[in-house]
Amino acid sequence: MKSEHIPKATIGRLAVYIQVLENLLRDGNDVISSEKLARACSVNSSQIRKDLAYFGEFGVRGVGYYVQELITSIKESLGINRVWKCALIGVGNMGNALLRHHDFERRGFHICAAFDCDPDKIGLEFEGMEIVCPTHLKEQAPEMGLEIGIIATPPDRAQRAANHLLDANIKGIINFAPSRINVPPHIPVEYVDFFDHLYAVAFQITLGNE
Amino acid sequence: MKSEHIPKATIGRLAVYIQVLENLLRDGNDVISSEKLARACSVNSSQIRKDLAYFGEFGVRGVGYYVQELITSIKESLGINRVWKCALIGVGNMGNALLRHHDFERRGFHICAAFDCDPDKIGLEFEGMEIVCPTHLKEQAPEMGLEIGIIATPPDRAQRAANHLLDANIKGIINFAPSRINVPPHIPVEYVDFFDHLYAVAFQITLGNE
DNA sequence: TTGGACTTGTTAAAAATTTCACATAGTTGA
DNA sequence: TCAACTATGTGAAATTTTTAACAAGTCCAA
Repeated sequence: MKSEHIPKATIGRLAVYIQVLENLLRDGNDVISSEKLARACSVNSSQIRKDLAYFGEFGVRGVGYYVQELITSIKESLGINRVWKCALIGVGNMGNALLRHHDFERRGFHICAAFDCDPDKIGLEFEGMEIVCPTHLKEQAPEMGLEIGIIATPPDRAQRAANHLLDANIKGIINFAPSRINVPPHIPVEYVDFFDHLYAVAFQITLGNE
Repeated sequence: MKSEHIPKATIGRLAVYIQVLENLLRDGNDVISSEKLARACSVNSSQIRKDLAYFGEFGVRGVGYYVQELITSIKESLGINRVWKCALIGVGNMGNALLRHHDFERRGFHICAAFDCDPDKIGLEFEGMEIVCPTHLKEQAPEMGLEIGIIATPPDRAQRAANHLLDANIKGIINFAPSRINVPPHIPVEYVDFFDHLYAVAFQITLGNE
């Protein structure tokens, strides 16, 4: 099939498939059918086949999918079969937690540089990295090959951080700050706020009680 | 309108509206039109009106929405105009970070108890809370009025944690562990993995380069 | 080598969500 | 009080996404 437009929801599900497939692999499953994978992911099996069809043909009719192979194929499709170098802006509570979060390495997102405009923080060493003023982004980003910016500032500083990132020609942004930012349309931005999920659970519980 | 089924996407957007509205309020905006709010949220203005219509009529024709009032109405609609008591299971890297994350309080989710099955951790005090063995959940949950379970264990322990929570009659679950869990259909579960968003950005950058 | 049991990839149908368009209602100024 | 504006709430249309159905490919046993 190899289509042009791919639903956002599909990307989200592919991430789920990877997760489940990796657990299946660890449990010693080498081959799996879309039907079984579907049950494990709580989705429809057609959905899985359709999602995969956007990117190519990865299965074998009558057999199913080879788990390791499928993981690799999905990662290639998403562009996560390589390391992405990231710049962190804002080394407060959230920024700290992100720097300490070792899964970044494991999952192929390498936080190579940390920026903060607080004079008390500039110069401090953190996880083997020196905290630098964001004004240095423009010179450091091309030098270090930074591609993704991670914003973890207070909300009222997020736009300024975004501007620094844009100025440094960063290619995409993850915003952990609870505010929206304006960027040119060709720059992908994703907003992360796990309270969204807490809200969703609270809402469903509330609904169920009526 | 006051409809029965509400799209999941609507709930996600309501969370965005709250965020943007709170920033608008801080900047001194008392009234806002769906058109302007839409621009600030990067969505369609009909979408906003439709999303709100699921829950009631909150605006004034010819005027717009009173910001503070709308925030309150949305929070009521979502059931987050009150405090939810939460139990954390798994005090590793992620669990630690969550306990330290003070936004939980501010946003109305109070982590009242922390559980971990590691004997080295049991008994330790953490942020004014003693870490307890998950077997105590069943007795403590009703005592303390715990309603939401937060799983932050390694992936292979997530199901066991879920079982403890279910056994303790918890009403909903947030799973930070990178694995799926099985729960009865009436128990809402949300999975949190912010690498989903990193994947989405990586994907969009990759796509744009082709 | 053939037939039966499986499972994919894909087309077509169904369902859900988003957007449009406008009647309805409130506000302001003359 | 009326006319001109503004902006909501909502039914209908358009679009998108999901699900179902099935033809085609694979495997295995007889």
